[in-house]
Amino acid sequence: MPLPETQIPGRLQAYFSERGIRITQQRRAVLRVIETATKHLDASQILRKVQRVDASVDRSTVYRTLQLLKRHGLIDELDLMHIRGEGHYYERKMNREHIHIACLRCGKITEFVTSTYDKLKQQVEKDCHFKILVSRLEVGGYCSACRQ
Amino acid sequence: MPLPETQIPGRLQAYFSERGIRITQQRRAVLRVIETATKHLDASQILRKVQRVDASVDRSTVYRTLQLLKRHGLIDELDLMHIRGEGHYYERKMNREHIHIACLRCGKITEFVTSTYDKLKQQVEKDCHFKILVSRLEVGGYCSACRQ
DNA sequence: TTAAGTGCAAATATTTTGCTGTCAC
DNA sequence: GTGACAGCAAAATATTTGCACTTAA
Repeated sequence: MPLPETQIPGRLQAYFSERGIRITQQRRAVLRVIETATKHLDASQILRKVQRVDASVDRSTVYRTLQLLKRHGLIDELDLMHIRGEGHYYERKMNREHIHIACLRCGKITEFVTSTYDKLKQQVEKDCHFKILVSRLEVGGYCSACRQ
Repeated sequence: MPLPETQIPGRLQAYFSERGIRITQQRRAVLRVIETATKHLDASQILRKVQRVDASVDRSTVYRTLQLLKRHGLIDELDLMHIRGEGHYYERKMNREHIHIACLRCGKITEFVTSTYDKLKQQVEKDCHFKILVSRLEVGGYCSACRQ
């Protein structure tokens, strides 16, 4: 299952074409923003970035595209411990799922990959007879710089 | 499936007294509802249950009390994979943290305790030099009854 | 007594939806 | 050409806040 971690621009759009999902200018812009993001973005931030390319794109189009991506399991929805606000953050689903670690003081978000997480999910599937489609582990606390 | 440890009614109120946090009738009612809950409740459900005891309690009081409890680390805030709605669910913090497993088809929520989760958190603390105060692992997929 | 808490109403934040016109295929 | 999609405006949902009154300690 695991593929390289690197972002391949255009991969979301390729997925859409393969499945016969219509690609509009607006969707293309949203996909591009998500694919090229260097940090976790919420719906408003995605909208703002999309509007820099096409100012006429509406907020509801962003939400509708996010729903579509969620339904197809192409993005993950995060809370990031609600570091600021009650909304959600989005990121392209990576081949290797990672933990999100949020410093409650400085707000820094760290991503952490470990096989222990994979093992834990396998254990849940086995012990609970459960087929995992999506999982989310978020941790809040103090980073090394803030804990002193 | 392992259930959470037994609820000790009055423990939240005891915590408040010890810390000199004022206990009002309204807070007492909210604490009692949370302590005696048998399933995960959102703010509206808590309000409804509280109002069965004291109909004059306002929604904002519930939210303010939830904030207070969160700040003191006495409750956990959950999304439960947004099985219904965008709001949050709350539960008393247990000594042993557990995983929340949500069936995306039937909506059933299962709780699961395993030492692998504890180990994973220890590993994060060690490898990331991070002091964990709160953590949340939610899993979505299909339960054994729904996967066929 | 008095600082903290409450209800109320209104504001804010976030997400969804109905409808009409437009565009990708 | 046509069905899916977009923009717009409004609604729905979720949470917070300012203020005057009340109450626990």
